Amino acid sequence: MAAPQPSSTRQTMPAQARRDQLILATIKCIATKGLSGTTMVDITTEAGLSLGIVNLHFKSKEKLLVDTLRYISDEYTSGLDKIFNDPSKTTKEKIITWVSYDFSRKITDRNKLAVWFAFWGETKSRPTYLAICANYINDIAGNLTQLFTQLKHEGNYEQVNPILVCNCYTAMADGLWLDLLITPKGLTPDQARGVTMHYLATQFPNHFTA
Amino acid sequence: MAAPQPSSTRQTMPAQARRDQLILATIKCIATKGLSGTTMVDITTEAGLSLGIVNLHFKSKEKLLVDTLRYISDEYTSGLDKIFNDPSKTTKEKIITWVSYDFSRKITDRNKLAVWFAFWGETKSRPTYLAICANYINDIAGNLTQLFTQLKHEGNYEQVNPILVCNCYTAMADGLWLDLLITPKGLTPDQARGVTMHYLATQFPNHFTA
DNA sequence: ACAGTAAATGAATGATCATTCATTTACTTG
DNA sequence: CAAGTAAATGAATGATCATTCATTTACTGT
Repeated sequence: MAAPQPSSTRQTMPAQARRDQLILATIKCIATKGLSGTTMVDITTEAGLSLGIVNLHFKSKEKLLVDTLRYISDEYTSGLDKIFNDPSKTTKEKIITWVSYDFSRKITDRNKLAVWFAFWGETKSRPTYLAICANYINDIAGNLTQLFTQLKHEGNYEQVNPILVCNCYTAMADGLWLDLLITPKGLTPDQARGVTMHYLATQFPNHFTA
Repeated sequence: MAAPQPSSTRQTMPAQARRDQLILATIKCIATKGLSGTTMVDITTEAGLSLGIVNLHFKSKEKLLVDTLRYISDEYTSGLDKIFNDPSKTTKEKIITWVSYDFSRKITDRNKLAVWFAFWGETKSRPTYLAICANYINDIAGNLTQLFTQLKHEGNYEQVNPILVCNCYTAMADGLWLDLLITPKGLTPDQARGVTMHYLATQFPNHFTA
């Protein structure tokens, strides 16, 4: 992870780069030792830095954890926004790209999945975590519902309920991510993508195939 | 929670009752303080007992946590087994009962959902948790796939892929539970049940309706 | 009612860990 | 290159917490 200088001298870096370095180290630690099991020593060792560095760049461990959650949350939503706002794509293409993105390497990276679920598991007792998660959930639900609404009208799918389809897709994606995290010997990311496409084909049979 | 005697005298109880009492207290603590935030003092105070009692009935905090996971896991699977093995029900009835069970009060209790996700969030770093979860997942996947296979043949649904439907249903249920945990102002348990029925209706239209 | 046994208690212990800050090292500017 | 500033270090500190176990209390059988 962000290999330290091979030379013995220590190096100063721009604050933002150090922050990212520490967040990446935190992701790796949460994945390998769990949220409750990662210590400041773990994180700073993983980053190849000294113990005091976290309190220099973040104010506390808790703030580093919150920023780590925000980091993966922003990374995910910014990727989706790019797809959603791409004027060169049709509605159908946006949905297909969205699904492919959801099950791409970048998103189904088990280290990141572990971070997602680690924080989700604590949301009930942590209003700060909950706020970040709820925010991102509303964002994507709005965009996805809009895409399904467009496709409904474009394809004359009178019987389709876009909100229902959005709820269904979102739940499936979350559940499949859990599956990819917990039973990596089970479904592959591409098979998981196939499961969601199978569902979308039931709703928009003229646009998608299982 | 298991109200202590109103009198001032302390009471001895059968070991199994004490164990259950402590497990229930643990569930409540994990829901309110998170897995990483619950301490031995929290648990024993919640149970109305003394600090030393956990190491008397379980050997350590970790063993109590593992037994708590096992407790909710066994509770869930034993409920499903009862449905699956009920000879008085048709295949269709078993599936409907299964779905209703999945979104019943007992299962969608947010305290228990919080416990599920708390442990799921740590499975990657905790082989013990993973083993318990993986075990229960295989159990229910087998039974559910069998039900879908039966219904496929009973209803001549030639095009249905029971394994795919099982994966899809299971993922949806997991995702909907997450939704019930994180955004309790969003879907109600009954609406969540409706989402899954909507999906099942796409696969077995002569047996289920959205 | 009286040992004897099992259950329960909670103060004391020791380990773990986040945080602090005096010191060291690296960069910048004139 | 020298003086000043910013970044980084890590030993020391103090707080939190799981665990222990000597003591107390309740139950059981005779």
